[in-house]
Amino acid sequence: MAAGAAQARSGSRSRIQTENRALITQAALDVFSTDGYRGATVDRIAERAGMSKTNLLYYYPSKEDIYRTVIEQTVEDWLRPFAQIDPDGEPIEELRRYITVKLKMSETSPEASRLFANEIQRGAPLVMEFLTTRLKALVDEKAAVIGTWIDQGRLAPVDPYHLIFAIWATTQHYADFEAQIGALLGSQAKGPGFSEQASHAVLSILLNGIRPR
Amino acid sequence: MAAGAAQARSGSRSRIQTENRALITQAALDVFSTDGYRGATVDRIAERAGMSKTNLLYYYPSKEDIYRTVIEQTVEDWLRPFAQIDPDGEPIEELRRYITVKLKMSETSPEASRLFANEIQRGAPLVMEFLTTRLKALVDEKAAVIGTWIDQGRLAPVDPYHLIFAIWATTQHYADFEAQIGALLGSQAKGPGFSEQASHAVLSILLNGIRPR
DNA sequence: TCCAATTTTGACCAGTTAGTCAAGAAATTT
DNA sequence: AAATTTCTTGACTAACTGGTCAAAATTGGA
Repeated sequence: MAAGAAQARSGSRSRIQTENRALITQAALDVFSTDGYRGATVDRIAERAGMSKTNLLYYYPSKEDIYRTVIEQTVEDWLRPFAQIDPDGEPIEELRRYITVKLKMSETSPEASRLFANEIQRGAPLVMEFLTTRLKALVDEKAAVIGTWIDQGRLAPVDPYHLIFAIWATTQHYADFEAQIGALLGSQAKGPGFSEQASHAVLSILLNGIRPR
Repeated sequence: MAAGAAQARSGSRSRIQTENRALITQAALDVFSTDGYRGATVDRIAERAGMSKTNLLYYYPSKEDIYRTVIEQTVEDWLRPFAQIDPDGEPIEELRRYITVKLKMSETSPEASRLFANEIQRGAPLVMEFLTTRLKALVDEKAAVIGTWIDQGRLAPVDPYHLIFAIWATTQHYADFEAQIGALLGSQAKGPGFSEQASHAVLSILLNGIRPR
């Protein structure tokens, strides 16, 4: 019996399947994140994955299919630390931890951040449903948590939604605008202590603000 | 005498020239900002500008030429308010004004913001030189100003460069991630009071932080 | 009005791209 | 080792893309 194209939906994955799918998604992440969906070419992804385009299309039947896979993976990774914000934790400590994790993610996988940013900038054609359902539910939930913290006087009174946006914005900026930051800071941005420096500054600004105390 | 293609570099511009060039750059801004450089097609830009592709290419001889024009214009607009930060002004007031202007820009021309973001995310192939020369000089200058303010105790002690990044990140987020914000806030994000609400929240977070006082 | 310059267009071309197909190579099972 | 399944590839196609060209339509000044 001829197995469906690369065991499409079946759970069983051979060693080769697993390896090649990983190679492809990694390559796709690189290419999509710099060239965008339309700008990326299947040929280029295949080349970077070290195989022929035909072979790549054996594993993922279409360009959109690869993109979908990669972006879904990205979204999952992106969501996890946000979901872990603990309503029973110390507010400042919880947010400090979340900000730190997000900054770390921007440092270790800027491509994923850029891929997501790109998708949103295009009007989120693929993840719009995710945004309005799962993400919205989660954001509403966490915004309520932040609201409670504010009511308890454990956090300054700011709109919880905009606070979430501010955290996302500042942390992802280091991935999405990496080229600009590198150009403006020169060698400093590549040095070893940079991420600690950035982390310290971002935390200081978001937690304490810039008004002198 | 046959005039060079659409008076290429000559200063003289007929009424038709002026009108059509404006139509083209506006259309190009829309298309480039959503589809990216490679994803955008000359045909699509022409269609949106309401003319044939051939005619568009009469005014701008190549796709790259249009892109260059649009992005240079964008960069100029983007730089102006930053350059206006006054070393002799009241620090908090100066930064408040700058943040407010940038938020307004995100609201009135989100396409320009997305176009620039897109260019940077691609590794800034076209504006890299601008970043490392003119922009770097200006940022160094303003960072020094902020440093002085901090030394005078008129601003909390934060790294000036990262402060600038934080301001850029938070303000542009409202343009670049418009789709996400709309999806998460629903009707609220389209309402009339929204930009004031966003502005208030961003200013509150950046100026005062989220730690309760 | 008449004429030259400007503006606009359809037909066309060469290069690129996503995806197909049939056949060969490699791995796995029997 | 033979048979079968899985994996890989080169050759190909149809659609699309950036750009050219020559000719037609329009504009504006004399």
